[in-house]
Amino acid sequence: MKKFSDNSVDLIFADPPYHLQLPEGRRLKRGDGSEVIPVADGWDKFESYEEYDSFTENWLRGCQRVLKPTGTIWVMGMYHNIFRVGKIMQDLGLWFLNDVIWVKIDAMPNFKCRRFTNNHETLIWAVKNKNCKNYTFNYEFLKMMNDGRQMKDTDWTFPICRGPERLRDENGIKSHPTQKPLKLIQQVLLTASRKGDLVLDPFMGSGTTAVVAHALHRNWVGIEKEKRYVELANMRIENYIQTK
Amino acid sequence: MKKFSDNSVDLIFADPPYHLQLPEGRRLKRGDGSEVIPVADGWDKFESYEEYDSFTENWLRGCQRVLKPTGTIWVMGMYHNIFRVGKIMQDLGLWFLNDVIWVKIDAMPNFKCRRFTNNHETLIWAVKNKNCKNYTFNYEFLKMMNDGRQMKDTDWTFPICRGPERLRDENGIKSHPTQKPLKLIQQVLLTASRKGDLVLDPFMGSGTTAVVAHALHRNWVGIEKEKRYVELANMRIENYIQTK
DNA sequence: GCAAGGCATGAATCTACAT
DNA sequence: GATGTAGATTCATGCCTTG
Repeated sequence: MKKFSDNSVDLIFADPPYHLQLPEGRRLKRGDGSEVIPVADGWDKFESYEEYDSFTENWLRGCQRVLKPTGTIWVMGMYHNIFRVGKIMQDLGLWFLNDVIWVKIDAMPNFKCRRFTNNHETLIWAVKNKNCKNYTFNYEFLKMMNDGRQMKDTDWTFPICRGPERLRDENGIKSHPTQKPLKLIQQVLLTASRKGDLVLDPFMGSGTTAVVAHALHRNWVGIEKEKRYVELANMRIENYIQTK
Repeated sequence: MKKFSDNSVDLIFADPPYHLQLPEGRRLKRGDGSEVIPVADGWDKFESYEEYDSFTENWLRGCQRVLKPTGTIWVMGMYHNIFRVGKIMQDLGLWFLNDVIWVKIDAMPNFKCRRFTNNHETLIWAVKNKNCKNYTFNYEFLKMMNDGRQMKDTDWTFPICRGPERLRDENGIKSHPTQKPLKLIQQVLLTASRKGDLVLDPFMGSGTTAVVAHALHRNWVGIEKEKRYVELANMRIENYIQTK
C-alpha cells in the first residue's frame, strides 16, 4: 500500500464514528408506534473511552502528517465524542481556528422530553500547528455571500440530509445511517480550498465529499473501511459524473 | 474550613478560566488606533495543557462529589478550553445531557479577517453519573416560554454583558473582564432548578449567579479566589437587595 | 424635544515583515 | 526562532454630542 506523502493535502474533512453508546436492545418509539432506527453499526462500537481515544489519536496523527502547512482540517462531531476528539487534537498540536456550529433546521425532536432537542453538530476547524498562518480561507467570497458581512461561527444553517438527496436501497431503507448534506460539505470546501486542491476524507462513507469535490473541481481521495460503502460511493460518483 | 457535604447541591454553574494563551506583548488594534483589552489576568494563566487539565480535574471532582443525584452541573467555555473540560468530565463519569450553544448577537468581530467571528460559547449540561435519571428539568415551562415548542440546544440567544448591567469602576473600566449576562444565568436556573434549591458557583467572579439566584428565590453559595472580586460581588448583591 | 451622527467597546489562541 | 514595529481592518450596540 502506497503511503501518503507528508504535507501533501490541502483540506481534510473528517466525520469519524461518534461512539454513541446506545444501550443494546432498547428501542425508541415515536408517538405513532413507529421505531427510530439508531446508528448501531459495528463501526461505531468501541469497548471503552480509552479504545475510542486510541483510535482517534491514530487517525488524527496520520491526518496531521499529510496535511500541508497551508491546509486545514475539519472534524465533525456531537457531544458524545467531539470533546474527546478536540482534546486529542490539541494534544497533537493541531491549532484551532474556530469551532463552527452547524445548526439543523429539521432535526428529530426529543421524544422523551427530558433534554433539549439536539439541533446542532460541531465542526472543529484547525491548522497543522500553531505557526501556520498562511492557510487558505476565502474570506472575501464568504463575506460577499453573507450580505457583505463577515461570516460568523454560528452562521451555518442547513437542513439535514433528506429527500431525494438521501440515498436509499430498493426497500426505501437509508443506505448509510449518517449521510451528510451536500451543502454542508460544499460550505467547507468553499471556505477553505481552491480549484485544483487535494481534498482528503478519511471516513468517506457514502461519498458526499467526493461528489462535492468533483463538482467544485477539487481533486480528492477518500478512505473507507466498509466495502459496501465503498461500492455505494463509487456508484454515486459514477452516477453524478454521467448525469451532470 | 467547613467541608461541603456529599450530594448536597441541586445545581452547579461553573464558568472556569478559559486558558486563552494570547501571545505576550502583542497588541490587537482597531482601525481607529484604539486597543482591544484582552483577558490577561493571572488567573487565566497556566504553564501548559497538563497544568490546566490537572486544575480542571480537581475542581470538577469536587463538584461531582457535592452534586445531588437529582442535580445537574453546567460548565461554560469556548474552543480554547471546552474540549479539554468536556473530555475530563466524561472521564470522571459525569453524563452529558446536552451541549447548549449560547449564540451572542453582538460579539466582537474578527479584525484580521482570518477566521470566522467568535459568536458563541458552549455550555455542557450533565448529571452526576450515567444512572441519574430523575434530575430537575422544567420541560413544560420552557416549552411554554418557547411559543409552545420544545426548546432546542441552539435556542439560547442573548446579548453579551454590556450597557448599565456591566459593572465599571469610577474610570469607566470594566470591573471584571468576563462578566456574564444576567439573562444567560437566569435561563440556566429556570431550566434546571426549583424555588428553594441550593445553587453553587465555584467561580463566582462578579456575582451574577448570586444575584440571579436571589431574584429567583434559590439559595446559593459562591466560591471566588480573588479578594477584589469577592468584594465586588458582595457590594453588587447588597445593592441589589436594597434597591429591589 | 427629537433625530442624526460620532464614538467607544466586547473571553482574541486574529498579520506581515524586517532584524 | 524570537521580537519589534508598521500597517490594514471590523460589527452590533448604546451612550453622548450635535444640529
